[in-house]
Amino acid sequence: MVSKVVSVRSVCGFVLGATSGVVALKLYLYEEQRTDSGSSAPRLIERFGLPQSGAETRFYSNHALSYDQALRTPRWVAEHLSAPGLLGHADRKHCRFRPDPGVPELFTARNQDYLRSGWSRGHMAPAGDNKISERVMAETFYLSNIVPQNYENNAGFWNRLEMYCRDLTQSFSQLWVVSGPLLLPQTQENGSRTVCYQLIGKDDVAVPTHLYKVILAQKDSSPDSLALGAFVVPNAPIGFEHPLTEFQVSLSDLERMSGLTFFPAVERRERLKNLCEVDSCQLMDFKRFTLYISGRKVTSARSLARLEKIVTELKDAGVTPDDYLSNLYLEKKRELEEKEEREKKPEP
DNA sequence: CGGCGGTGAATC
DNA sequence: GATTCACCGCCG
Repeated sequence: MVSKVVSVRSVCGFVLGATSGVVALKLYLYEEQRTDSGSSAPRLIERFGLPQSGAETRFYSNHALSYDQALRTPRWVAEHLSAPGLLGHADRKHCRFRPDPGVPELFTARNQDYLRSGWSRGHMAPAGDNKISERVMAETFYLSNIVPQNYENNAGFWNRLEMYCRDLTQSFSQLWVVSGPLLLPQTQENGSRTVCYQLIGKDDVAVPTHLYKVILAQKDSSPDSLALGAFVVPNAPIGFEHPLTEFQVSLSDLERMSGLTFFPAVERRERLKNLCEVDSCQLMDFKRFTLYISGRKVTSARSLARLEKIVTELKDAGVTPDDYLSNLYLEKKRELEEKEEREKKPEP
């Protein structure tokens, strides 16, 4: 067993509990510039420009985001979902993770940062929401849309949450979804509130402690048909025994945690319904999820040995195939038997 | 669906 | 000869 020493970098800081009083001081050194209300000389203070954060909204074919140049992750990623918009057959196998060409080199994350880091590259705008075309899907593989995410969380709970969002398009005509990372404080032994997070790779990409997702769902055109759910999920494995509702938070709580205001153009926020009261907020359970994953594997199987292994693993998991999977299996088996028979024969 | 890593050809 | 990339098999 070869083990490698890996230095773990992290950032810790203190969150102050009380805000000190701020005395507002106004300096009228250049009062005359203010009085002619904007149309004249630029303010001297911005003579050489003021700092830029690169947080401006970036628009892509099927998502929009604000990037955090310090953390090398998005702050938020927004999508619009509808049933027809989810159609298509684009395949993620033809896409590759890559730095966002629109992000300055100095601030971008790179694949090397993630490789062997212990963290997976987690989409915020999911590839699965962009099956409409591979050109569109490819943009979601820009690292501006990616955060370091726990493997099991990414493939499991978060994956099921994304599936639930797609399912919602069957009962709501339109959805607006915002997803992103959070760096939440923990209470230390001495009682102090401290933010602590790992950095990975040469580019010091920040590993979030949590991920959030806000779902705004619209039934029809009436303004009363809006429902909203906000969720904060630890960036860690989460088993099937935990329902989604366990991670639901109020929108204002999430806004305080993230420093963001979500859906500011919603007119009467107090009339928003709770998504989890209007809908089930139930993710796929273990059996359904396992059957679904097995179905994907059967479809992509390329040998009879592989096919049999899928069946064995399913049995070991204690899951009985349903009719759909059984038929899928039989069709694939016949196809592979033909193929392997052909390959046995030498060239004519 | 969500990912990873190994391999060998292509590339400079 | 080192790096990059497409393809493939694998796992949850």
